[in-house]
Amino acid sequence: MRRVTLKDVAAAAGVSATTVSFVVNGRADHIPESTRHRVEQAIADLGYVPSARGRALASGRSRVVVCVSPAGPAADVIEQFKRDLSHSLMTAGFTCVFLERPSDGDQFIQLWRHIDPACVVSWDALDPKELLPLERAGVPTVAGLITGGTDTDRAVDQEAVGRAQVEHLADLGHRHIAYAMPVMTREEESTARARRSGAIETARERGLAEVTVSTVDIDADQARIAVQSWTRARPRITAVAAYGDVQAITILEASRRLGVGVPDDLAIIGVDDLPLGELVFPTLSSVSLDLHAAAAHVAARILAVVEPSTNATPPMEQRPPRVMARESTLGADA
Amino acid sequence: MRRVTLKDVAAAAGVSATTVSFVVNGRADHIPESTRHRVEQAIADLGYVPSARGRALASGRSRVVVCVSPAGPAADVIEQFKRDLSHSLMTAGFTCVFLERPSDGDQFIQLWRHIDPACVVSWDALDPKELLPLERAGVPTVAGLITGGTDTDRAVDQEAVGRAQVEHLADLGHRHIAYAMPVMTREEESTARARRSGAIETARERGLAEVTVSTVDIDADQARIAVQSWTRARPRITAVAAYGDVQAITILEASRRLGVGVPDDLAIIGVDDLPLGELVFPTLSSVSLDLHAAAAHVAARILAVVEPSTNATPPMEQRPPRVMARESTLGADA
DNA sequence: CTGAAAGCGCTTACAG
DNA sequence: CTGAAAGCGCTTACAG
Repeated sequence: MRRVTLKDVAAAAGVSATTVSFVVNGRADHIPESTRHRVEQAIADLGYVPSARGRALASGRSRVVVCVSPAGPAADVIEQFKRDLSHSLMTAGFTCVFLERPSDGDQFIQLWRHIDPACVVSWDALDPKELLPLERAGVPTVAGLITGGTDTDRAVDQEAVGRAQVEHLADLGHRHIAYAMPVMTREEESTARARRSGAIETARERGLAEVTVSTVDIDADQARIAVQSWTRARPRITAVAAYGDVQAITILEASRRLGVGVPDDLAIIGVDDLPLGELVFPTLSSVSLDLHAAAAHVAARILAVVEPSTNATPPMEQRPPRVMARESTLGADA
Repeated sequence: MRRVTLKDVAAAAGVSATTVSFVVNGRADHIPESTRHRVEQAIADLGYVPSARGRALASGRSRVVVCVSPAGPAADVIEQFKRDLSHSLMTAGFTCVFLERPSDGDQFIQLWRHIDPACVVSWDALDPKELLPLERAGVPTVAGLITGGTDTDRAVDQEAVGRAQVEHLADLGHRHIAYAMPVMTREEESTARARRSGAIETARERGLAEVTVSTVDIDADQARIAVQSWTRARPRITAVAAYGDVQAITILEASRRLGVGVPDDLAIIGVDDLPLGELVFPTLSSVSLDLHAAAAHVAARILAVVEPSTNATPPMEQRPPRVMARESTLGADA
């Protein structure tokens, strides 16, 4: 059974393909009600579904936004970000799809043999080799949302995350702070670097001791060793800012097993504001990222890049990350 | 600057478009080395990137597999599944993209106005209204991977998950078991139903008391109330199978706060085998799903549906879920 | 208000 | 071994 085409509809409705096209695309202002109705009837009768490829080829523009997902660990905030972005873009008449960044750079380039984006969005920066085929195909990009992008592209200020952690700890009187980063993928590394330097810089500004940077993987043994090294250090480390909540919880559990009191012996603050953070004991202080605002900004930025004539580049205004202070820094009576 | 087309390459190389097409598509067996080389040179010189839309329209086939992501909470295993699937499909010459299922069914239908899949893959079953436009456009589907699909489509046996939990608890001598499900999204519900009935049925088969089904949200207060109700019940509930690890950890923390010993007073087993489960105290017993095998199966199934002539439908063989027994059911000396 | 026609960038029988 | 030509399903000036 052959696919139903525009032509079939035109024939059935007794009009030209041009007219059908106008009706399908909602540009039927100048088409009399009766004609339009006839066309719509034919569409329904035949079960006509327009061909996205025919349309893309003829119109010369794609309506698919391709987002290259980061390879980091799963996170609810990221999923929510994706939903927000998809929704905004759909409202604007685009379909937003996500794809896993292939480990191999050559494979990344192969992607565009089959899919044809209006715009490519990337969490990470894209390197020149990856960018080239897109430029040549005339596909605009919005890259480096999380890190490495231009100021207009960047949607999350990762340095501010590290800053917020140290500000909070400094406000509570801590002067000897450690920054704990897990072992991570290439993608996460740039994020971690930015958070860490925010932490280090803030400690400097506040006149605290130099931040002790420790690599502590998400692993009970490593966490135990790290906690021991912090509590034995002279001067003693009294607070730790962790890269993320999962790592913070690992450290929290290790402290409990070692009999190191949290927060009295060691205050702990993570990042992500995972639901789990409110369930552990003591509850975990964390930094909450405003990805709703980030998604809105990214959507606006994409539209500006795809349809520069109708959409201005949005101003970059991001709410600073918010500290969710809980027991692991404030104590149990908080 | 106009886009470089096949024609441009043909002109530059002094051959016909036909020849260029053959070279680009690697069907250049019958083209002499010298000609092929000239074409490749021209492609490189001009920076030619083939147009996916032109190709799709002319060839009559798309090479894009669209997966509709579930709306559930983020999970590393799912991300890994996506990567596995993407990789297999890319190897087979397809690009795999994921999209967020719009909350609105009508919007779901709008998706295909812009994108043109070779196949649509869905975690959940697709309802007839959603299926219709795809059928009409001749797009095959593989749906109900997690639940609700046909036997060939289903990639994860959720009932077996519930079974495995109860088998494990029964083996340890528990006879009064509760099944804890969180409040959840529509998507998760069918999964939960399947797991739960696996649990209930197994309890029956093993001659245990009827399973007590409790709805316990991921919330410290609710978990506390649930733990109290289980320990106060007569006969006493001695073990709980939780829908997932996050919920299990919530229950575990509540037990700790209440002074309910785990596993002596209450054994707990989750699902997902989250890394965090090894970090909490006591470490959490869990059920590990084999999504690697599932991804391979889904990939094979997709290929069978997209290219039935060259790919046979793969046999459905799934490794049963594996119980990761840890302290929360075995005790500390395990 | 409506339609014939050109064209988007490719692929693929088919003829030579 | 190579190419002219038709055609995939649409959109969009343009002419009437």
